[in-house]
Amino acid sequence: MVDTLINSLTKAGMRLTSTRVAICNYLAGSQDHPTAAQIYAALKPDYPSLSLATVYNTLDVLVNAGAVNVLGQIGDGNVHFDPDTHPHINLACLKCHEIVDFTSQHTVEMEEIIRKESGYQIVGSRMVHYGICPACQESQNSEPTA
Amino acid sequence: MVDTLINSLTKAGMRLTSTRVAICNYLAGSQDHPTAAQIYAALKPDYPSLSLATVYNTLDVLVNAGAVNVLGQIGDGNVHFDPDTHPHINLACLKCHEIVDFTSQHTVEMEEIIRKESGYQIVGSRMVHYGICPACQESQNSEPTA
DNA sequence: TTATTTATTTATAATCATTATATATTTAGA
DNA sequence: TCTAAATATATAATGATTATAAATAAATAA
Repeated sequence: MVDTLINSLTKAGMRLTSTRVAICNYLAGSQDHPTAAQIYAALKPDYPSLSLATVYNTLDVLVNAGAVNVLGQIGDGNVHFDPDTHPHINLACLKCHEIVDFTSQHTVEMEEIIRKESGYQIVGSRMVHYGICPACQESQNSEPTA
Repeated sequence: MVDTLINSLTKAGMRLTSTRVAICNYLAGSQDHPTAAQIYAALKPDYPSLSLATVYNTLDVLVNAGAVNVLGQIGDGNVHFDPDTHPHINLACLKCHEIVDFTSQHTVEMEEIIRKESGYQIVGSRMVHYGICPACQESQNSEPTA
């Protein structure tokens, strides 16, 4: 998992600097869909000299290499990234801003079809369905109507 | 098509003002994936008093009603919207920033499965694969290597 | 190892899409 | 028409992202 990310950097001809490796490690370790700011905040304690620009730059390289997907915003004003590039749908809650994965055989087959038939040189994908998660639907019902 | 959009506004309890209707008409008429700025620029000549804020506000209402999908950015720094909410994949080119639709039976079935099985109250989706389109791959080959 | 070159990081400033706010306008209904 | 509420406008503010220049680190050669 980390290997995949690090391989992408070397294949792209990038040097394996400590910060880049740290960012790869963070991405590989998280089952999350982090934002640039989240990654920065998480690594800053261990890498006090880390700059937010470096996080953006490294993410950019990884995204262009196809090792990380950009999911975009989910109502919270922050672009979320997905280190899991296996075909799957991301279910994003517009209320609590949680993102969970959803997979079916269709996802996998569709990915194949697109790569085979579209003629596009696919770099990455952004498969998101947004709405209200079950938990937030609950709390919606229990709250008084405005 | 326009009806769907306008219905969404009325169902959401919004008044049918001339600018809102104009934006709906533009969205319905375009086979495109416009940005807020594009819509503003297109309507400004006919609606000189139109404000960019109104475009954003109206889009926001339509998105929350599920009548328009937010595709996000595709490398051009602008959020693109999709008035076509039928299940389909959007193929975005990172070079020319064109977006074309791609449909297969899997898309339709997956949509159903998600709505049935996820437990989410789905508002909209953002099904994008980004990469290099056939035409830009061509021009890449014919250009001298940097 | 040291010098040299190049890539990278950092720190900071700049950009610009988007959002918020206050005022003006429009709409719906009495 | 008049009144109240909703909406649009104009503008300012916000804040994520990008660009820039200087500092640092890595790779290579001597």
